[in-house]
Amino acid sequence: MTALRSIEQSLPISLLRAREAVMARFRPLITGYGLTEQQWRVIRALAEADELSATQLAEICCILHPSLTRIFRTLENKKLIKRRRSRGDGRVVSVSLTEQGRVLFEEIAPQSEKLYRQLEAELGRDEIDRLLTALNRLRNI
Amino acid sequence: MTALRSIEQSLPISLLRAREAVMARFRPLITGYGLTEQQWRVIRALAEADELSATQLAEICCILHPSLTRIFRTLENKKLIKRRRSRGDGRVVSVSLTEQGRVLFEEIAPQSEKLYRQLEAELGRDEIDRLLTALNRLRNI
DNA sequence: TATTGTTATACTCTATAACTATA
DNA sequence: TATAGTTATAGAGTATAACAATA
Repeated sequence: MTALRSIEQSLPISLLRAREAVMARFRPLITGYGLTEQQWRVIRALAEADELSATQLAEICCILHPSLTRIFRTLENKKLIKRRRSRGDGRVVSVSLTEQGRVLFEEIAPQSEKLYRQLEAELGRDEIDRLLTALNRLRNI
Repeated sequence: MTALRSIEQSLPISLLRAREAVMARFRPLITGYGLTEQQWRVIRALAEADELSATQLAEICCILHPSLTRIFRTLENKKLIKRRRSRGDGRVVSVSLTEQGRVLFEEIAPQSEKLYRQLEAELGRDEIDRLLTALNRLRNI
């Protein structure tokens, strides 16, 4: 008898539920600015790295290439990002924030950070650090 | 200056990536049986609880009501679940697995459990237990 | 009146394959 | 030939509001 473990003990489902609980706090902020979660991940990655290729963004943001292409188009229409061909390799698209995109990021970031701080206050900094370490280890299995 | 923490330190993104890494192992099994992740969560919850209302399933599986209604229809067409009105409360729909649904679950479950065991062997049972505890705590914040 | 579930609607993402351009 | 990105296409989930039936 090899019964499946209970849902409480399922890693994928526990990860999903935990993420939902956390996102319930951040989602209103993001959607309030007319952004989807995925679009915000892209903006945030670009704010941190200045310039990334589509392949790098797909890896960092956990978004498939065709979805990314559409997100690029949407964010480009909103004038939040810009695309250009890489000088070194003509196949590569180099994506970066526009000035307007940077301004939007700077407006949202401190509010997001405030929500993180509240979370830390409730769960404890150590608990969150341990969790992040475990999650990043899991990511590289 | 309240700069946003790095992506590596972002709980929502770390949760997402960790989940992706884990699901990369389980997804082929589930899709190989023509099921989506969400459909499998519903089947699995029903296998564990025998009978659940739509509201209970929405809570357990992290799926919104309108999505659930469509999933019910799909799984009903495949004759994997059955719906009936609750005797006690006529508003409530009581969902359960059909015999065929149970058979499918019993076929997938041991293969899923085998993948879990591989994960445990790589990460360590204690590490996973600690992670599950932390995730379930996070869920209830 | 409140609750349970369904329907309607619009949007977005997922996933796979095929295609274009460049290396 | 291989790689980077786009396009095409089908399918599914997300999210909100409105609705029907029941309590």
